[in-house]
Amino acid sequence: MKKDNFPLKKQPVQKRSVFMVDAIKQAAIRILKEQGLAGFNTNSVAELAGVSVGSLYQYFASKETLIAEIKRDHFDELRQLFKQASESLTSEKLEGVVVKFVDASVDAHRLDPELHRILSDELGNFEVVENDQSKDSLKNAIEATLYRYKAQLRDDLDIPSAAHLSYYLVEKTVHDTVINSKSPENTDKVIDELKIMLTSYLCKRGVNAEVK
Amino acid sequence: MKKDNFPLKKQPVQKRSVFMVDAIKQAAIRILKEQGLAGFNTNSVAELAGVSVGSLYQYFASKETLIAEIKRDHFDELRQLFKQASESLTSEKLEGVVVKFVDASVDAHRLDPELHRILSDELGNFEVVENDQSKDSLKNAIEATLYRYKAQLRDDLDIPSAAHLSYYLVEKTVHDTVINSKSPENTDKVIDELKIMLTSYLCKRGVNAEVK
Amino acid sequence: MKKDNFPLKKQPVQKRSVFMVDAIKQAAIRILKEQGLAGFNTNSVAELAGVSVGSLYQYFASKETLIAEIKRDHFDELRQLFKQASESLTSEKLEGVVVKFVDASVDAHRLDPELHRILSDELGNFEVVENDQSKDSLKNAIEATLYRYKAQLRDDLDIPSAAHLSYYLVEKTVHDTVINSKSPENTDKVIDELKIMLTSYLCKRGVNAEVK
Amino acid sequence: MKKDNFPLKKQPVQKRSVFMVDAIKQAAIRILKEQGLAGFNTNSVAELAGVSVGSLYQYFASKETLIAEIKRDHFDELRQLFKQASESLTSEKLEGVVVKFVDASVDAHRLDPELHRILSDELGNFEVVENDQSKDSLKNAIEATLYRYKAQLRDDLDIPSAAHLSYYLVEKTVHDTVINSKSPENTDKVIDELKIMLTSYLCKRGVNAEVK
DNA sequence: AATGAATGAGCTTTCATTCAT
DNA sequence: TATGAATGAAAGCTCATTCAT
Repeated sequence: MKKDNFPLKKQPVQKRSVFMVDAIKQAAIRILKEQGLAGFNTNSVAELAGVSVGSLYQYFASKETLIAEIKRDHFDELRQLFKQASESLTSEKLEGVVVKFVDASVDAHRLDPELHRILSDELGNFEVVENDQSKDSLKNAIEATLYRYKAQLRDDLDIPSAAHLSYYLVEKTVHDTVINSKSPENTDKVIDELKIMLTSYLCKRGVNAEVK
Repeated sequence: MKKDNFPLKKQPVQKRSVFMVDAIKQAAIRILKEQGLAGFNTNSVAELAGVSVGSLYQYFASKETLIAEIKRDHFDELRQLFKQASESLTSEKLEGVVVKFVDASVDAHRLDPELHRILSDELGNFEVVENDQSKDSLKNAIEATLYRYKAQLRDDLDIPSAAHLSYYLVEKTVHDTVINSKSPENTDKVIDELKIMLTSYLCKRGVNAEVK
Repeated sequence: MKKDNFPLKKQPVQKRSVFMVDAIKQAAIRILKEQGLAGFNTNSVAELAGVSVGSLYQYFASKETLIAEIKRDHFDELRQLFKQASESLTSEKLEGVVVKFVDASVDAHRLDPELHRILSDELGNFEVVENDQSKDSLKNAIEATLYRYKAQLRDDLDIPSAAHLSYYLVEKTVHDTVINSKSPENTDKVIDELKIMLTSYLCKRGVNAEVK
Repeated sequence: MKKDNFPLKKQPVQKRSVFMVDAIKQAAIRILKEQGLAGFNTNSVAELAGVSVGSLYQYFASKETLIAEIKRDHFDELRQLFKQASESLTSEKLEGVVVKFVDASVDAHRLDPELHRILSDELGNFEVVENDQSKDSLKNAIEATLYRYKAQLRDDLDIPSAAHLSYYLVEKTVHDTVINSKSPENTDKVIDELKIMLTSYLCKRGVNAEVK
């Protein structure tokens, strides 16, 4: 649906340039968050960044490239968080795994909820070419983890479907809960319920009680 | 986040007008689905509708108003489906209720998946003033239903949180599953798992087996 | 080297439109003549035409299309002049034919010398798709005419080469002479010499004397 | 029609500078030939020359100055060729003179036909201030030569007009023939005819046969 | 009421030129 | 002097909206 986007037109080697690229990205993010895709245009971005349009185009081949960069950056951060959560998994009980994954998801969505909203929804099918393992890799990671903890799973569980479902359940519920959250306590409550739901769905016995 | 949108500039009272308004909406929907928000502009809509731009502006105060109308219409339809599902609930078992709700959601998302995708994602925070029962009303209906079937629920269940969670679980999972569905069978499988998940989360005992 | 150019985006049916298209073309021609291709831009053209840019684009798909239109119009006029000269040829002597062709060329280049200069030189390889018989057809017409008057030609004349050469001789000499002419008398003198040159080159005997 | 262009902002006295100026000119010529005036911009030129834009502006006051330099250089070369041809004229017959001049013209146009095309056509009225002997000097040289060979000329020949005409005839015909030449043989044929034409126009008797 | 030609602000992008390093 | 990052005016084109017919 969308086209080209090579990472960067020109690598910013000098400090001044690094600073500029960053200023441009920050401005772009701010406009995206405050005005949505509709209010996003290269002139405003450059102005807000305190930079000339020309400079913007020195580092970003097009408006699309700039957006793609931002999207990639954001999802790279998310992926990072999950990777860390994943690596910190010791041979514990499945319940603990669930908790860690959900918490990682919450943390990820709290990085910048409004930006995340725009990037996943408004720009949901704006394709970023690159190393786009993000979504799939996460789903795959979940599937792999489920296989690893197979012994603790309900016997009749169809693991691929369960992975798919768990992924959407967590991703979407956390996403909307964090974004539309009215109060932090409320969010916490829903997140806790989410953990219970997942656990009761996946685990052999209703060992839900210990989750919290 | 967005501005004006009074329901209708002028109520189309004459038959011909009703026809025009409809033609415009149909054309708008088609363009939205085929070209996304990016390809959507009042001139094309009018042309596709076989109507002059002037006429479009006779019935829709602005581009935004037209989109708002479409969004409202679509979500009204969805709500309608749920209302029917809700009303057809007889004093059955909770499992049956869950199945009915999920199926209603699937039906709703199958009304026009691509349109739904654009309206909920691309135009996700495009606000429609509306008699806003839609989202909340659905969540409220779920909550009310849960209270009605309290006896069959897990004792320690926090009903408001459960309603919220159930709503997001169903809405988002079904949405993404229907929209990104690769094969119908696959979709069915995931939907079945969804029912099991919900049931195992809500119900006193793991009576999941009977769900299908 | 250049791309698309469909005649007109939209046929100007109403009088107002015809007027507009014409005003735009006139303005475009004036700018082309006064500022050359370098100073030619759609905003200026529209402004000079007393019309909005939008209107310009309503009738001309692009800057290029507008230029192509003008080029086509101009060369159509030229072709017309030659056609008339061609048709007025009675079975006279070759000298008379030469005179008529050269005069037609002079008239053609006098239609709008500066415009002609820009269209043939600066925009020389800006390709106009359409019925581009202009150049070739003229050369072919000359060749055909030479065959018709073969009896009066020098015996050893290679007609295709002679046609090619005559074409360039007349076209280029007249072109430059008219455009760079310092005084009308001077131009006339050169044109007369040109007729003599052509005649003495083509004709069996040096009957050049009668040319004037 | 165009503005400023002082010969050189600064005389490149040091060896390295001479080298730079040359590199820039070569790059400019290459771009002009490969991409035409449209693709010509100082940034690309500098890059292709392996030099910074800043340096380009150290030696050329503006884009126009650079083009002017190139144009002057090219026409200086042409003039040189003619000067040599002119000087090599011994007291021969007029026919030989004609042949030498035409051949010199052909050689001149073959120096760099594509560059020549752009400089004379696309940049035809791009004015170079120059010590302008170029065009006129050539025409004057022809006129002088004709006076020198007056005895062999047709009695009724108006020498100034004949010089003017001969100049255009040769210049334009050769130019177009060399540039649009489809095959070398074809070009040679036309060039031969050109010599015949000129000779039969200028000389007392139709001694065309000996030309080749 | 309906039409659709006309408008022009606004957006993306380019490129000649400058100037801090 | 050389560099090349930065500038910003300017150009091509679109499209929401108006208004004369």
